[in-house]
Amino acid sequence: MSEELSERSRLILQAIIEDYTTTGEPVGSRTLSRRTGINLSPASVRNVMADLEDLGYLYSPHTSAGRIPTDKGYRFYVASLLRVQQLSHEVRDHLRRECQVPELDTEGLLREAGRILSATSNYTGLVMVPRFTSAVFRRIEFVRLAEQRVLVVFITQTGIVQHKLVEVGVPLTQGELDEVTNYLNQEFSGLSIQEIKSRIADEMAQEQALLDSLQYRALLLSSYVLQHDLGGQVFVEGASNILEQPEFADLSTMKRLLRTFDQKSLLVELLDKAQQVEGVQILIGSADNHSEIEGCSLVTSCYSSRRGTTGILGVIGPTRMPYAMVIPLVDYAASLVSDILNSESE
Amino acid sequence: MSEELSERSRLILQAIIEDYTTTGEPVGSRTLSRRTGINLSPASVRNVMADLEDLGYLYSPHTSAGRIPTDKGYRFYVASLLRVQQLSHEVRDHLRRECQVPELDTEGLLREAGRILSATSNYTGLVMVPRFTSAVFRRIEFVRLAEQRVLVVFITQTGIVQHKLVEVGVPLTQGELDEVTNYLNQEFSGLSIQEIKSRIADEMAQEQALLDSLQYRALLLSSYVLQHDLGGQVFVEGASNILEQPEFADLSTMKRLLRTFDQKSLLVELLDKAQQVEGVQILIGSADNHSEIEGCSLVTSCYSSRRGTTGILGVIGPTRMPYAMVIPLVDYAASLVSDILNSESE
DNA sequence: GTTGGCACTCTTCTTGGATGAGTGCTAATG
DNA sequence: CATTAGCACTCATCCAAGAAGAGTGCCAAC
Repeated sequence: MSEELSERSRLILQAIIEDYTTTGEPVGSRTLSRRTGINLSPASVRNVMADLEDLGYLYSPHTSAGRIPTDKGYRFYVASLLRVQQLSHEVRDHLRRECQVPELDTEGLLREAGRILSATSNYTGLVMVPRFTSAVFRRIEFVRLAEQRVLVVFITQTGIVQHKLVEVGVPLTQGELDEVTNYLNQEFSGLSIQEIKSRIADEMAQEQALLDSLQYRALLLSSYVLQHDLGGQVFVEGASNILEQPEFADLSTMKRLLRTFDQKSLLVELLDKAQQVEGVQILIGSADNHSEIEGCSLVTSCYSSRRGTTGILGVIGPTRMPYAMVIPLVDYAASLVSDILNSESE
Repeated sequence: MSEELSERSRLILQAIIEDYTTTGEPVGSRTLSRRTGINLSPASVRNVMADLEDLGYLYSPHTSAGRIPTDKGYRFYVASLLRVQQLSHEVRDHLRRECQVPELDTEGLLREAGRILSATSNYTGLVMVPRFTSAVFRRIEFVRLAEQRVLVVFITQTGIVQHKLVEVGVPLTQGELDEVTNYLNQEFSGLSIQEIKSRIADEMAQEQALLDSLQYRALLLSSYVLQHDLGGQVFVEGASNILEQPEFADLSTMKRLLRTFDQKSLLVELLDKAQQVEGVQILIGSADNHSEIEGCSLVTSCYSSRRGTTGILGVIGPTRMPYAMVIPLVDYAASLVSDILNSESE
């Protein structure tokens, strides 16, 4: 099967996808042949369409309907046919202004970015908080809640605050915890979590002699805290937008999607996978067997601070999506967030 | 208009509501007269139903359909007819076990409570984080992110962590911030936010002479932080559950509801209002002109820690709701959360 | 006061035909 | 040999009309 498409086939595939993207209706040969840029009779168009269908780029929902692009068709389109538009300066400025609210802390910024993605695209915005393994440590704080329960508050260089409850084996006073706090902040501030982990392992080996020492306790506590990967929450903004999509009009599809948004675990999985790629990443259809998001596509891009902390944000919507608009939007949003993260913390 | 209903009317209204609650279909006179407990012919039942309709407790969607309770009907039912069931011991134990995960911090506990409410009721769970005005202060922390940007982390006695970015007028070093931190923690720990606010006002008046002193700076910063009411976020769990409700089957209703859940501001308003009442509070229909949640009811109850911090949790679902089940569920969930909050912190 | 009977209303479901969009195939055309 | 006009065929969609069924309101009888 030669995957080399003739110039004409490419032209027609592109036309079909662009038409379908705007109308949402199956595209017929008649409509296409009327289109400027294609000077062929409906019959000729039909021939090409039949070929494209054989190759798996198109399908028709039933005999007397037009053609609809398949996931494969979309993938080919995005990879080879799509011309990404530039975001206009007005839009860029507008987005920038919306993000640069000085009162917004990092979490607020990420949420806001999600809202903007959702509002601008009319789809659903997704933002994943950076995983802590990729983060740089700024400050830690231990607060004693009950005799053996300690609240650990953890702040990264980019200003993300996470907390966690720890059940400690020994009763500890707040005074002791304060000492631990000071020790850790002096010792580790500015290091990446990775570095800290290995430092802890080293030092614990050394300190083993003085099992009761402050340091040893501090190390024990922090190694305990760090063994669980914090971060990785996902903000879903504008979930209700997907209800506007005609392709999701039927109830069971809608339920499936919203349930997926509610649970978030699948989203985390997908985003984690997408995060391994640089630049804008486009996942079309349920490439693997993620039947939950059948009919959906995911356009994502990583954002990062200078120090290597990276998270990911993007848009999820129907596969029939104006990629030419959405891709630069996501791209710009990611760079915007990166910029602001870098300018905020020093 | 005599609002005193005869025994028979009450019986029939109750029967209609209970029937309608389980089936979701308009209830006809035939169905009712067959019901055990009502030994009347359909014709007699019809007479009573006509009376109840005149009084505004029922209405019929069209001539040849049965009757459906109005909001007023439901309110009367809940106020005068409803017998609340007890939650079985198994359910109670089950819920308690789900909440008592030792690793769960306070925020996690609240989220989990929402999830449980949603999963058990099959509606949507709502939990509002206690407003800080009702909270007791445990600890504050200032972290310098950039020259004039300070991240304030705020921890309440119940273990709720909130943070906020503050733009300070003067450049401050982390060392200075640490001093401020220590001062505030020593000075204010254990006081309620209300008390702190008035203390700050007092002390600032005294310190005014030494505008540059550490204390003055600390007070200035903290008064700035406290002027915005933190807390009050709402967790919405199981939003997709409302899609299962046949009364919300039509698309526009669904959109309206999910959009309301997305925005949350209306929910905050409603919950804030409900929080002023003790015990289980039941809001049926859009009592006021909240058309966004038309057809919905809200069953809420406050939870609180011993120290007076109070938040609110509950369930939102269609007005056609088995109140006899939902009310004790919400009630128990609130007391469960209160218990755990009290047992966790000392 | 209660009940059976009955005419009436209104929704819902089904059926069947008309319409129209779009296809695939074939034969004619440049 | 690619292109195109023509044509038979297939389906989905729409609409109207009729049948079925549920439930009501009212009246007269018990």
